[in-house]
Amino acid sequence: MQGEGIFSGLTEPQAEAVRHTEGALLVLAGPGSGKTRVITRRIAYLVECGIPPWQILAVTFTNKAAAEMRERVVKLLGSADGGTPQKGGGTRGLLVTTFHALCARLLRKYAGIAGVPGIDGNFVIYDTDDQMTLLKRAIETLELSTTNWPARSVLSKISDAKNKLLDAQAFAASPAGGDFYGRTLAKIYAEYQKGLRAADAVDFDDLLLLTAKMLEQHTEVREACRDRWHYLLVDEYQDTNKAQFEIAALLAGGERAAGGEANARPTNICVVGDPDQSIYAWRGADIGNILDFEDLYPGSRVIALGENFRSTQHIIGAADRLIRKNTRRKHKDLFTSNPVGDKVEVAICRDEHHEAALVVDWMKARKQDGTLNWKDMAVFYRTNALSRVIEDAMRAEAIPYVIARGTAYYQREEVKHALGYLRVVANPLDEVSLGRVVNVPARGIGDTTLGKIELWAGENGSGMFEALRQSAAGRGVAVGPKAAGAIGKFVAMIDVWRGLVPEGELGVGGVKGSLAELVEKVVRDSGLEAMYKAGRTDTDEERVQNLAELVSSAREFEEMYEPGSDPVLSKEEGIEASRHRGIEAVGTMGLLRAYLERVTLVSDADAVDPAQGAVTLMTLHAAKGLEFGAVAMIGLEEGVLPHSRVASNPAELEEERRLCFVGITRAMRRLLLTSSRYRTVRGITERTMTSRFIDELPREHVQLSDQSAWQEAGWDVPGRAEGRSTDLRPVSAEVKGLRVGIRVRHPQFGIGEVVGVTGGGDARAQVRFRDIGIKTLVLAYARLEKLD
DNA sequence: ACCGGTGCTCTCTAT
DNA sequence: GAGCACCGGT
Repeated sequence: MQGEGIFSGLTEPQAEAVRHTEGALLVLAGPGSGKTRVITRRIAYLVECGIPPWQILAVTFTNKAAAEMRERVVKLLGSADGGTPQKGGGTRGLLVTTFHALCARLLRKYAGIAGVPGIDGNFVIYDTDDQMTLLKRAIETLELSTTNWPARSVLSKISDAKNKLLDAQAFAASPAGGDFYGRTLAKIYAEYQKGLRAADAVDFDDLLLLTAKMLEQHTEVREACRDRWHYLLVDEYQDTNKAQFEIAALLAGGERAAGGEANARPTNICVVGDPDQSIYAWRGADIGNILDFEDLYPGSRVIALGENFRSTQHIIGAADRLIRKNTRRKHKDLFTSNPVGDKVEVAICRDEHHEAALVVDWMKARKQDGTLNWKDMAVFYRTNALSRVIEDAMRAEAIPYVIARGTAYYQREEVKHALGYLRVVANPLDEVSLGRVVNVPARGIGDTTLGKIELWAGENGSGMFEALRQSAAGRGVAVGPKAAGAIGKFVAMIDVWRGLVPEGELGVGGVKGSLAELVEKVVRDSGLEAMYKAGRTDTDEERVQNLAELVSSAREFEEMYEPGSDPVLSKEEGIEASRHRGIEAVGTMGLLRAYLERVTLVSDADAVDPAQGAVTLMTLHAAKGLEFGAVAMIGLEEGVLPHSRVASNPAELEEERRLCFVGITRAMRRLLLTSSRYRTVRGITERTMTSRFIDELPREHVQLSDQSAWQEAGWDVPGRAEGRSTDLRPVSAEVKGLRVGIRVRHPQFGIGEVVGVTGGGDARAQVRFRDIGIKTLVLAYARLEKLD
């Protein structure tokens, strides 16, 4: 009886992967091959075999993937529990979480014991904005120019280093830190780290780097982890970077070919992934991790899941041919026994507006088929900037849509301010947050005053908050009486809030709603709410709404914060961790910290909720792991996909191709690829070239849309299309009084003189501008204003 | 101290 | 086309 449900409906390779529980296992899971099914069944199987769930750790990249996996395992084991529907079913202690949340948890639990330099268990996590602020400060401290050392690119260099497990010292000693540029970078890196530690903060990359180092250097922590988790599963393994690779390897223990001591127990590591879907090399992911898995774990088993259960034959055929162009991969045949289906449609559009209209029409047609609902459709694009025109078109046609940008809400100004206050409450050392909120709304603590206090703080080796407190009390640096009063009020306000959340009191089961109450109090007493209420614009009103929403989100978090439900810190774990710190239970402060952590670690992909009955708009990166009945991919142009920044680099070009592959393979039944002849980027309209990826698609699986504005030889076009295309060509602006010698104004290029005109289908004018010389402009797009 | 305007830069993907 | 730094007025 046991196990019957677990293996039902599985193909032989799938069942084999489920059954293989001991030793290292690599599952090469092509798109739509039932990967999640295999993973969840495998976990359920382990439990049914008698492995205690708390010995199993599954790691993913997004909260959503983790939540889905957990849910499906609970469902599987819930019924297998034999009618004892006790809370959590047979999954008590099972940990399914993301890399970042796992690291945060391990660091909070062990950083104190392991003596990880500079941080304790209460650290805050800095997001990209916070990183930039801190980094700019570091660059200024070193008296370097932010023009020569743009924070954006310096940050990416530091991030690269961290992902390769190079801390500031190691970076300085590495070849990259050798020349002048490298030495300066190393100095900035070190200064930046100093800032992070002073603020008791870690950035996203630190979470991974510090955890890897901690596991590597502290035997007792490593052993504690190995004692706890005997079965490790890593999803999307092709996207792991060096730090994540090390963490997985250190947790797995056992015998590895490179760099690890033998462990008493076998290496029960199971990694699942697909090299063809590796799309995160730019943030350090190393496709070699999956390609070389077998070498690193001798005796490992490899199971390839190539059969696709998601898409039609035409879609799979197109995807398979495209990805074969790549050289750095592990070949596996993609095949499906699904119906042939419709051919992949390609549409060449005039411009992005035509493209958007075409996509909207196409989706309306799918809806009218009666087979697909809005929620079954999605639009993918390479860059977020491309979503705008689509959004406008959707709004104009009243089609419900959602953008998968989970982080957008938390990046709004008002929300960032409110969270800034909360972070100062949780951690007064957090100087980035302190700096953000100290004078918002304006309360008379201006730059001059802050400058003085900062100087004093530096000289006296005190933190900013402490310096403010001293100043208000008349013991710090002298400031004007007005400023001193304002500072005093600010410090007192924070102190009151902190007093509301005494460490270690008010447990989860204690005062209900205390976190939400705190958030509400902060929003109100800080004056944030009043500030936006005083505004008259729609934006201000929206901001008040958003602040109210933040209170609700805190309440929601608080209510769902039940034992085992939180991947970051379950109740048992919280108590366990508290014991190390000598605290009885997770207080409201702990709850606040968990909430702030949660809020920082949300991902865009987490926001995808098909229940909403709306078309989903998202980047190709966010689309991985999802599927839709109908998919439209826009902007298949050279410079967009593949992106212009990778044009010359073969390895990066392959990644762009994989990105295209990921997009195509999300589609179950219908797929539309569009390319635009003209596209306006940063206000400049330019002629484009159709993406090479379209040319690489096999003609037998592809047809040109009859809505296409341009037709090309060699394309299979369905009937009735002849002549249609010309109707859609741009309406000529005529040579509307434009002739050589006339002066015109262009919104970007300024004033220029017409030096040539071409009439016909797409009337153009050559205009000489003072600064940039002669430009050929298509009159239908150029918005030229006649001056004479 | 604060606020609004201008002019400049730099454009991807994201936990 | 947006976000940021700088500047000048209130």
